[in-house]
Amino acid sequence: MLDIKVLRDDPEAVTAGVRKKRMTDRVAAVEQALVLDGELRGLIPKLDAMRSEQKNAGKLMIKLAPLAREQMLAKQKELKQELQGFLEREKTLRAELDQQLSLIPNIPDADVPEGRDDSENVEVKRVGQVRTVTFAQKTHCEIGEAQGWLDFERAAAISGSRNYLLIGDLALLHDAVLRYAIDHMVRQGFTPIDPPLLVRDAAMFGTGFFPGGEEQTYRCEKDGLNLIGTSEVPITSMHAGEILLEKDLPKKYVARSACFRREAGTYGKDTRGLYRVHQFQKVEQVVLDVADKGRSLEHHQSIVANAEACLQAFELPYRIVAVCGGDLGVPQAFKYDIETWMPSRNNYGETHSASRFYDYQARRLQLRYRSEAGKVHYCHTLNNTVIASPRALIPILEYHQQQDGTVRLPAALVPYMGGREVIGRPVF
RNA sequence: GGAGAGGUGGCAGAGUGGCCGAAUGCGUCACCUUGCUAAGGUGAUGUACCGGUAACGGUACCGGGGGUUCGAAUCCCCCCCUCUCCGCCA
Repeated sequence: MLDIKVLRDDPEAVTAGVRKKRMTDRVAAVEQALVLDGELRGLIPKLDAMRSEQKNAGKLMIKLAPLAREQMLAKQKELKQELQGFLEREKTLRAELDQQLSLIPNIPDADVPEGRDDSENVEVKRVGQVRTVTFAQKTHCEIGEAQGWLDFERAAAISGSRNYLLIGDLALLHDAVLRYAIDHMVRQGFTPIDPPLLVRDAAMFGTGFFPGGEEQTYRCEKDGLNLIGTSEVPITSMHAGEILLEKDLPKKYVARSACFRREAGTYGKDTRGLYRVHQFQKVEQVVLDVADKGRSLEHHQSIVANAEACLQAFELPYRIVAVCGGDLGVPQAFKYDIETWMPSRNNYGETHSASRFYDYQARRLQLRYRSEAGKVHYCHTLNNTVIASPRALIPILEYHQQQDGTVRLPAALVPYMGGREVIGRPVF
């Protein structure tokens, strides 16, 4: 949610932001919100005055003689009628204003690149030279299926397309990668959390996924609950409605969870393999801190660095892109994607997404803190992937494959795989 | 799933129709007193919105929403949450 004051003071900037995000269908919400806000602000002083009168009259009445009391009662009934009309108008105005306001996306930062979609994201950093090999590299599907590690057919029979079975050493590797990521984050001082996977609408709304993301979300209608697409949702919502103390900030959390995505509208895209699946495991980092842009920027750098450290430990080449306006979601002010080299794509593929929101999510969540000076402010929130698997297994299998189909493990993962430096048997 | 109890300020806890934004206690903060410490005294101590440069004034909020009433923390209805007992179950 944007601060209504920002909207009043500089509607052009808000509209420009909506356009930069290429959400032209939401431009009208800005104008609508301003109109509704204007009417509401006209209404409130009248309402307050009437209620004040009603209150005072009520207090007076108990002291009156029965006759005068009767007269006053009649007068008060009239006032009540009138007041009811105003109250109803106020209620609808507030509801409509909230609805319009919730449609208005966060304003993208000035340094967000212009652009329509992910093809216009701007590379800001490239790490690791992609090694060249003399043999024909296999895809992770080819390796996995030849090794008996992957079974898409049976998975599809059980659960439909975009599902997978990880078997044997690949199941272990999947867990090893996640476990490494958790341990790394705990060393960075993050508090590990195992969050609920089913959340109320309020959490989806508060983090900015609703309205808009309903089609991407598995929903348990009977219970009014939603399966999370990322643990950002429960973790960022953890302190919703609270007023934290500045001395307790920043809050740094790391969560491992299953994530569920319907992937509606992606038919025909990345249909093979582990890249785009309905369910996966993700280690996610979330930071809540004071409302200070400089601090947010520092956190953003450091959560990106945390993810980079994992990729470096896994000895994988990657690059970082600044996500352009058109590829940015509703709540983000700025987003870096980290893309890891995937030989089967002969390209980098998105493996991480690091966002900063300033107070946009915090406003929706009523997530606040009391400053040392005693004032209450909305927090700033940020989050980033640490590792998402099995997607992360794609570069690991493909980049560390050897000619015979075995896979060399990066040193960091060896202790997590029972000391083995290579997994698989010669199959090619 | 069945039966019952309950949700009030940072916490504890009173309040069952107007004098209640809410007693009292604890905690916290400021000042005072006592040479330190302990103790004591005085005052302050929620959030949001509206008006005002400000001091300040007004309004709303007692889990959430609706209703009854001139007037609701208090009465009625629905929902959410917590606890106890029974059943079922990983």
